[in-house]
Amino acid sequence: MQGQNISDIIERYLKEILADSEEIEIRRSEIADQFDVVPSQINYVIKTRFTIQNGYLVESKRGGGGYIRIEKVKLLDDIDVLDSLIRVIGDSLSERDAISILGSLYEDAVLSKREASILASAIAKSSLNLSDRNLEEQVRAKIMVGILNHLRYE
Amino acid sequence: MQGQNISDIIERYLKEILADSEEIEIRRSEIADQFDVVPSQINYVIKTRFTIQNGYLVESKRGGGGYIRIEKVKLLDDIDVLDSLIRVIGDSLSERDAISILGSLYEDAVLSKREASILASAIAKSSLNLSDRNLEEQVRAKIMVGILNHLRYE
DNA sequence: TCTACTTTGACTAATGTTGACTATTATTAT
DNA sequence: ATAATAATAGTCAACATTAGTCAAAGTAGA
Repeated sequence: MQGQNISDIIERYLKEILADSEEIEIRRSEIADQFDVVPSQINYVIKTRFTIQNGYLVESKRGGGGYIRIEKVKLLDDIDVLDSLIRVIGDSLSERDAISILGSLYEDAVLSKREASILASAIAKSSLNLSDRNLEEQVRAKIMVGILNHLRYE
Repeated sequence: MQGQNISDIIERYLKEILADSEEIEIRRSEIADQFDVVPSQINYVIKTRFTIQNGYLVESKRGGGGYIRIEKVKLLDDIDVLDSLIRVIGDSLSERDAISILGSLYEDAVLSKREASILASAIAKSSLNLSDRNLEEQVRAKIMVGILNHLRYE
């Protein structure tokens, strides 16, 4: 018996459209009006039901002609590996560990050699160049988690 | 379904012309008349969509016979272009500008679509997730310069 | 009752549009 | 030549139009 509250109903509505098309582009206020809720409820629905873990990418733009676009993406098989890497990284990552992760992603054919080397330059100590060591490792962890999350889908 | 606002439409119009020729020379008031907007809107379109980050150089002249000339350039082919890009980045880079740069590198065939999108997720606001906005943009600038330098010497 | 989930709205942020005013260059009149 | 005028483009700030964030209040199920 799920689907009683308005968030579930909006979710179902959007997912029905996404069953037929790869993506959907909405105007937040229109959907809010349509279901008679405040606009920020649409953000709530998206944040709780259209996550990358569920295979959805969301982009938006503010201002005149603004929109929210939800895209359905194909999740890949290596997700368990990615999840455990994300867990291991936590909130701090040294350059050495980062390079070893990139290396194993290459070994596993998740990344090409070139992709791994470009990413290595992106998270190198010499690029980040932050005076605070802890901060540097925190930032590197976040970048790496962002990359791993991206690798979940095609 | 993208491009509902008039700025996007003018952008698309100009870029269609630039797809065929290296550069385009316009009279500001003519384009403004053509799309029924005030002349300064053309400046807005140029300032937000024809930047060096997007791979365009713009020159203009006022007075009788005045014009605005937009030229398409490749970011990594010309050391002067790369230098001015790096100068414009300075020590702070917004996500929007970063995505523009990655998009330009893709158009120039320096990066594959996949490489560009992985890098986009590495420097995304949602990945970096730093509470301090200035710090976030500083970090992004450093990462991007690191990437550009790597690609230059590759 | 307790807890997690949902709903709401005030405030914030990003982007786009407009027009008054300014700056520059070319042309015309003196 | 020089000065006035015309013909361009540039800047900036006010206003308009969207979406995002956050936390308080409400609700439903164990």
